[in-house]
Order: sequence, then structure tokens, then C-alpha cells
Amino acid sequence: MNALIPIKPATLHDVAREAGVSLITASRALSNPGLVSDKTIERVKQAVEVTGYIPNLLAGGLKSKRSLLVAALVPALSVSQFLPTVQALNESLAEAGYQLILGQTGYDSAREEAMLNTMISRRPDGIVITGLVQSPAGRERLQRAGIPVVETWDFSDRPVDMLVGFSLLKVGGAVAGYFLGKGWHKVGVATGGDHRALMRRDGFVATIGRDVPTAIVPAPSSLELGRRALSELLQKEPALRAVCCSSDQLAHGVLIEAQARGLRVPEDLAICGFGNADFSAHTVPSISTVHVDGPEIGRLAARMIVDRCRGEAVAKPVVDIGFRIVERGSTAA
Amino acid sequence: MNALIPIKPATLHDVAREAGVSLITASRALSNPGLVSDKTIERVKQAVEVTGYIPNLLAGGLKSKRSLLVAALVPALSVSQFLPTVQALNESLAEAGYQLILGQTGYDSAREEAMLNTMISRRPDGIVITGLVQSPAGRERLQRAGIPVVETWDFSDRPVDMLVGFSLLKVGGAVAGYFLGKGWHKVGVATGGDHRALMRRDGFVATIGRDVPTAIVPAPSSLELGRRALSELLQKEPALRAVCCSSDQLAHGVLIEAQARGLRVPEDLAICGFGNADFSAHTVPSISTVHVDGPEIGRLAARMIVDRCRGEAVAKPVVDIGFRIVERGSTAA
DNA sequence: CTGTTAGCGCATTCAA
DNA sequence: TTGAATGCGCTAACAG
Repeated sequence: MNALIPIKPATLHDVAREAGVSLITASRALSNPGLVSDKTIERVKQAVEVTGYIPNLLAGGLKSKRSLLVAALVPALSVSQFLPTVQALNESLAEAGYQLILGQTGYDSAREEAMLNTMISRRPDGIVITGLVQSPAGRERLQRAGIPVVETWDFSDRPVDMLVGFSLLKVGGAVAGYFLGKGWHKVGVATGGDHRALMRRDGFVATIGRDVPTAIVPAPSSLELGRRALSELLQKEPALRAVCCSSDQLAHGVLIEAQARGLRVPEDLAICGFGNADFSAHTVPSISTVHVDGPEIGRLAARMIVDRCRGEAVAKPVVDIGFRIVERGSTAA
Repeated sequence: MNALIPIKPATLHDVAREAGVSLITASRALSNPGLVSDKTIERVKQAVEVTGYIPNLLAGGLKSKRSLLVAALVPALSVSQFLPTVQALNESLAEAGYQLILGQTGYDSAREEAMLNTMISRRPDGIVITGLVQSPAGRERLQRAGIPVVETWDFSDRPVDMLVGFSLLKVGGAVAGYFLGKGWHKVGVATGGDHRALMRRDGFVATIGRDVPTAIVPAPSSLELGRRALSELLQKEPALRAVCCSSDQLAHGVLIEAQARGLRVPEDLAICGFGNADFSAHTVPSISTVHVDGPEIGRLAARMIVDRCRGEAVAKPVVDIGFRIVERGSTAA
């Protein structure tokens, strides 16, 4: 019963014959109904039912130069921070009739470049990238391909094309300023080793004004690595007063490790995460964090690409979506 | 500087002219080098560099009937349980030269059907579905499309085509048996409302042998909903001894709510999750759970599709990948 | 409103 | 080992 039935799929040609109209009329009835009489549309629709026709977008895209495909490049799907963005992107695009094609670039720029080529070979109508395009070669190839590009989750005055993001340096600086405002000086950083996390660390260190104890953990960051990171930091600085983490997963691990060591949070040790994960408001104590509107990034990126594809001007091709510190129990001294 | 440079992308035709060979020789040099002399290959490769040629897979796929595209349908990307599967699927497929195209079906079967059509219109070389195809119409359309299909994360003796999964009923039954073996009789269930979670609940209830207090939470499940679910269960059954949760996120919420209420885990209340999330081994106490090898599901599904596309027979088209209960602190009485 | 013509860019025939 | 012709399924551009 599992044998694949090798019925040749119906083509638009079959539909047209069944409906007694020409090929192009059938085409229009389906994709441009305004140009066709209601009666004809009805007949074509019936013919579609009868034949079981499903359009072939490869063929349509080849001719029309619109693949209705958008490529999303993420470092790794396991980085849950980007998931809400990808999800919102997917939904917004689906509403406009586009599909999302997914590529994992890893954290290595050679692979990113290869992935760019792979994606361009699908002739997508848009490309959404997490972070900035690293390699100059990649930048040039994208520009020459003439495909709308949206860089996200970072900021640059000179994007390849369009951008929705925020300044990583400012995020780090803001958390540092918040810590200093609380009078915490013995501070540390628990961070992933990827480029964007390290940029936030740089922003943090710059505002603190001197080097700080840092524990760098490999991607993907996790609760477990957060526990280890705190152990490492406490060795470097036993009197540690506050920790800035590059994700809420890490922050959660730091919280649990602190509690396991009998440290009170936030009285003995304050903790701030990044990303405002769904669990962060509901731990005990709840985790202070930096909130970024991930879904909005996805929605805006989708809008930009769809507008561009429709030939409309994109109102704001570079958007700083900002961020905000969410103060919760883990720093509410 | 952001203007899109409207250079017409180089085609294989341009490459062939640049290399001084015919179109088809250029084509073979790139996709079937065995048939072409080394010297020619070299010249074609140089021509590719010079022209900046990037293949057009829409055109190639149209002619060759191989799109090198695989569609993955998930209920929602936010359901983190499936993420490792999608990630492994993506990686395995990428190694074989395939790209993944993502579709969210939601939890509604009308949308699933629409999404199936959308995906089929891309003429993917394979379709991987989370769960079983619900609608008979969808089943039929898939069979007629002649596209290899892998259903996952569930079990059936009569899959549409191929399957990698496990029995949801058995999972529920196994957890119930484990609870009974511990002598816990005042048990409850905290579960998501989706089909697969409810199947596990059914398996649990069947083995317990009588109805049990149940809190059903909307998708996606989260720590927060876990906290609420325990509150609800304790109202229904103040003497609750153990809770079976449909995800580790829920279990984590139940754990935190229990601790916030001064209940000792596992002495007063035992908790079991599902999915073996990355954090579950590292909470205090750690969370007992049901482990399913999600990445392996993705790898096997990829293998099945790739084998099928190569015309090789798929050794085992229906795989029960099983599961195992991981006993940790939250039930280690 | 409907139809005819002419390709999109490439790979699968064939033949040399 | 190379090439010429042909068409995959569809739609843009122009006619009627």
C-alpha cells in the first residue's frame, strides 16, 4: 500500500483542456482572477478539482522571476533567541504567500558564504540574515544578486541592503550602567563565545571602565553551562556581586548554581540575562533581563521584503528596534 | 549605496561562452564532472569565477524533476521538542545537498491541508511531517503526488509512506507503570491540549485504570503554564502525590510552583516530564523525564528521503525508535 | 475578456 | 568526450 502511485501530476494544460479554455486563461483564472470572467473562473476551478491540479511553483518562478521563497539564515536553530523571530517571519511571509527556506550558517564565515551561494541558487525573493554579513565576498555577492536582504539582531550604518536590529554595544553598556547605578562594582560576565555575545560583552566592559572577570562558554548556551560559568567566575572573584549573562539560559544556570551554593539572589549575588525567555518571569526569584522584540524583528523584515517585491518603496530600510532592561527579582535589591 | 544593482545574473550560457564550450558541456562540468575532461572542467570553473555564475535551481529542478528541496511541517516552531529533530534533519539534508523548507501547520487540520498543498506546489523531493497526517484528503493528495513522505513523532501501522516515531500510548503507559511501581496512587496529569499530548495522557490513564485529575493547558506549554497547572491540580486533589507532565517545560513549572508552596520534591510531590530538555538534568532537584532521540528521528528521516530519491530501497520504511524513562531527582524517592 | 507566441535556464534525450 | 535539438510547466507581452 505504500507504493508511490506514479500518476503523472496534472499540469495547467490538463486543467485548461478540462475547462475548455486556453492555457493562459486557466493561468489567469488562478493567479489573476480580476482579468477573467466569473463564469470562466468557476469552470477552471472545477477543472482543478477534477484533475487534482497542484501548481508547479518551480515553473512559475522560472518564468515570472518571483519564486515566492524567502531564505532565512540563522547561526543554528538551537539558539532559541532567534526562534520567535523566525516564527514571526514565517507567519508574516506565509500570509503574503511566501515560503521560508532555512539555512544554518554555523558560526564560521566560510560556511556562511557557502550557504549564501546555496540560497541564492534558489533565487529567493528575499534573504533574512541573523547578524550582519561577515565576509566582504558575501556582501558583494548579495548586492550583485539583486535580492532584497535584511540583516537583523545587530546594527550597522552600512548594511548590505536593509536592516532591523539594535546596537549590541549599547545593550552591554546599558546593563553595565544599570549595575553601576545599583552600586555593584565586583561584577562578572558569563557569555557565549559568538560574535554578537562578545560585542555585548565589549559594550559592558567599556562602560564598567576596566576589565572584568569573564567566563566564556561554547554555543549553544544552556542552563548547565550557566552553572559552570558561575563556578568559574567565583574562582576568579570570590566576592562577586553581580553577573551579566549573554542569555537567559545562562542566567538561569547561574541562578540555580548560586542557590545550590547557598548564595541569596539578589542579596548576595545579582543576575541579569538577555533575551527575555518565556521562563524568565517565572523562576524564583524571577530573572532580570534585556528584552528585545524578536517577533517584531521578524514581522518588520517580512514587511520590508514583501514591500520591496511589490515594487513599493520601503519606508524605513534601516530600523533600530531598540531594547529595554526588564528589572525583576534577580536584581531587585 | 543600497540601490540594488540590476546586473542580469550570469546564466550557464554566459559561462559556456566564456569558457568556449557548449552549454551542455558547461552543465556537465559542474554537475557531472566525470563525463568531462579535466582541462575542460578547469576552464569552465574559471569561467564561473569570471562571470560570477550562480546556478538557478528553479530551472534545473524544472527539467530534472529534482528540486533538492525537502519540506518539513511542524505544528509550530515554538514547540521546542521538535527543534532538535528539525535541526538534525536540516543538517543531514544539507550534507546531501538538499535544502529544508519550513511550514507551520498549526494545530488545525484545515490549515494542515492547505499547507500540504502549498508545499507540494514546490515539488519537494520529500516531505517530513511532525505527527501523522490527520485528514484523509491530505493522505490521498500526498500519495498521488508521489513524493516520499516521512511521518514522525507518532506511530501507526499504516503510515502514508514512511515513518520514524514511537507509540504515544506506550509512553503514557510507561510513566503510569513507573508511578504505580513507586506506590503512588494519587496522581495527576498536566498536559498540553494537542493531539499527541492527549494521546500520551490516554495511555497514562489507561494504565492507571481510572480517571485522574487533569489540567489541560494551551499550546505552547511553558514554565508559567506549569505553575498554573499545579495550582489547578492541587485544587482538584489536595493530597496529590505525583504529576505526569506533557513536557519538561511544564514539569519545570510544576517543580517551581511546588517549591514556592513549600512542598518537597520528590518527598511530598513527584514530577515527571517529557522530552528530556537540555535544562532538565540541571535543575534542583533534576527533572525525571521521558527521553526520545529527537536528532536521530531527523537523521533517519533524512536518510529515508535521500535513499528514496537515489532510487535505493529504504531498508526499514517504518521505524519505532522507542523511548526511555530517565529517572532523576524529581522522582527518586 | 480571451488567445497566440515566445521564452525563463537548464538537463535529458539523442547523435557525433 | 562533446554537441544540437528539445521541452520541463508556466507566465509576460502583446495581440484580438
